[in-house]
Amino acid sequence: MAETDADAARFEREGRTAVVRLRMPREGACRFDDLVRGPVAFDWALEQDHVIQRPDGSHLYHLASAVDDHDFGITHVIRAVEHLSNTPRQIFIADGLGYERPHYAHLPYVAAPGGSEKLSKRKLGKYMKQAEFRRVYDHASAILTALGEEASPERFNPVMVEFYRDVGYRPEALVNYLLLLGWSLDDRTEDFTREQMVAHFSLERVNRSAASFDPQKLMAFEERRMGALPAGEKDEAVAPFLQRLGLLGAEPTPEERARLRAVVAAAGDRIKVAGDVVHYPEFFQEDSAFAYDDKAFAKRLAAPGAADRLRRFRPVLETVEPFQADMLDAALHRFVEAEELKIGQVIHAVRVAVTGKAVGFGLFEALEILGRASTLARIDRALAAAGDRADRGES
RNA sequence: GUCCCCAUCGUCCAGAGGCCUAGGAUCUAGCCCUUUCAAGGCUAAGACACGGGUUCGAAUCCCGUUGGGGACGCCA
Repeated sequence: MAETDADAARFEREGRTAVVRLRMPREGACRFDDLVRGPVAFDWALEQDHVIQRPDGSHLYHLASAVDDHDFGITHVIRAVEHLSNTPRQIFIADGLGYERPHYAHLPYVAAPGGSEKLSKRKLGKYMKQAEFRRVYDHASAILTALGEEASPERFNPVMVEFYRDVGYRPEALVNYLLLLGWSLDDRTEDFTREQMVAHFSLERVNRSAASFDPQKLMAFEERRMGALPAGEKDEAVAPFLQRLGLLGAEPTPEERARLRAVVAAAGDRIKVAGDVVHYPEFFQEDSAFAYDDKAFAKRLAAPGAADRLRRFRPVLETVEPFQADMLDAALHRFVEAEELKIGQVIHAVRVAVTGKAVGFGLFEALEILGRASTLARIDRALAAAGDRADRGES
């Protein structure tokens, strides 16, 4: 800025163009009542003469926002504390233009996991070093990987809402968690519907201190929400993930719907976010197509005697009638008693044979869902594979 | 550097002078249940930053210290 007329003349000769600055008050203070922070005062003397228009004629944020807020009839300006120090100049502009002042509410910023620094998407690397944060990222990343997508931290960042949407967190869980970050109704109410949030929320009860983001607590809200979801809605939430894997038709047939319903019910609370279904593809794949987990196969089927016990148990499965979880359960117990075996000596082999995995939901529910024909076909495939591996000296 | 803000379990909140031997949630640990993995049940551990005031009485009010953070653009 030109300090003297001589400077101004020289600048003009040099072809420099001018900006428009707003002359601010030199003394006194700007006072206003912030809905969350109470009475606030800023000395005018500390304020710069802010630029409000560039040489090209375009206007800057402070002017634009004051005018926009007025034009849009904004009554409450609710934003993060970072903007608190911007308020006096915006008030000055609004007052100067003869606008009615809006109410202001400055919310605390959200702090980084385990810290008090402002949460920033650029500091992901730092947050990743923290075990709990890492766990949430890894869980989501596994889902994305199963979907055949790459989980790059730039795009897939737990600091951004898209992250949670992409892996199937319930929106209401995220909103509920965020609601309680810096606000509470009382000392125990945790779960709110949208209607209750609207009815109870008040800026007066918003905290003045920053709250740090705890991804594990978010997960706790998510689990509760998912657990409370009616079966039909849970199926709907989960379906798109299977469709992306090509395991479910765009317009599921009645049979597909029934299978989906059964798997989701059996998986129960193991499906914490909708995307967790990707861990149960074997129920939607051909008997000859699903994959075996190598470790599980080696431990449960290739181990000495395992295949033999499975072979002896097979006839039992041929005759159980009806082919239902409780009947299967009873049949296995009778079998192990007669053979003087422990239940674990058979059950794990069956699980790996029909699902390919060492872990999963209740085995008898799994068998019922697959049905007799698939169960037997899968056991035969597993026995053949175990034989092959034994022939190749892999047992 | 200049201005400003914040301060209760690891984390998120409750607490607006006596209801506090500080409550809930989450996390952690142990036990129970159990075919795996989850879940569930029970129990436990865990905090008023420090120092001065004010008061019969302070987590709550005041002052200071310490600590943590934010804002300082011809960005939004």
